Amino acid sequence: MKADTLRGHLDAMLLAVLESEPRHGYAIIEALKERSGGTLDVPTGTVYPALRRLERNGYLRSSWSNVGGRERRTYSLTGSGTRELAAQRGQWRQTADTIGAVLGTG
Amino acid sequence: MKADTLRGHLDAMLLAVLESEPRHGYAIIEALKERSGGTLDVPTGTVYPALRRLERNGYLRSSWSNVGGRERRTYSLTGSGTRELAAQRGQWRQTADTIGAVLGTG
DNA sequence: CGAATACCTGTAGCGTTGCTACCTATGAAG
DNA sequence: CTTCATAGGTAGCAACGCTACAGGTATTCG
Repeated sequence: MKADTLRGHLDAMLLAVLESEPRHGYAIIEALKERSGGTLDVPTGTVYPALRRLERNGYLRSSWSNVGGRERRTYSLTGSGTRELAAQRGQWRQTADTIGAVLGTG
Repeated sequence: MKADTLRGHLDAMLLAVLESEPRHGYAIIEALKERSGGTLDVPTGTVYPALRRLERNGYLRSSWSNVGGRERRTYSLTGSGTRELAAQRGQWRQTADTIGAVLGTG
């Protein structure tokens, strides 16, 4: 996967991964890898700042927990985050349609 | 269409629009509008610099012409540009699949 | 026991790129 | 003579994903 192709859609993916259950950063990266069939390997330097951003915007809420001597910050969706996810899904669909139409599905 | 959603895919769209025939900048904007069913209205401040960038990278070639007293710079695909378009189409397909998979098509 | 690997979180700084805002100019229509 | 469609362009900004770096614990393997 080439760099930057996710531009503007990473937030949606992060929210989507947290929809079913709360997860910590590392687990989120793993989940993205799994859901994408291995093609997605988003670096920590991308994910952690993005999560903080989403929390700052009120879409996520986080709490620390200690699991087996390791510190984890677990994120979960807020109500606002759930709504945002729905909105972003819609936007993605429109974007995909539009770009697809212009590129010509062939 | 929200700002920046095209990030990283505009180049592909510009190349795609020039695939069938050479066009000048203004006509390219019109073509994008038409192909997208009216949803795309890319500002000139986005398109003109992008075209120059693509030319600098060797994907496009341009020439001036005077039509009805108006100066036009007409762009056409180079061989390299055609190959690039094919590559970008493939990348788009993969990106769309991946994001779709993560978001869960529902 | 020591080393490597997985697990886990983060920051600093960079480069790309689409956007807004602005400027110039001609031809046609009203 | 003003307004609109046509046509091209620049300057500067903000957002964001990336690389590179930094620090730490637990497990596994030789």
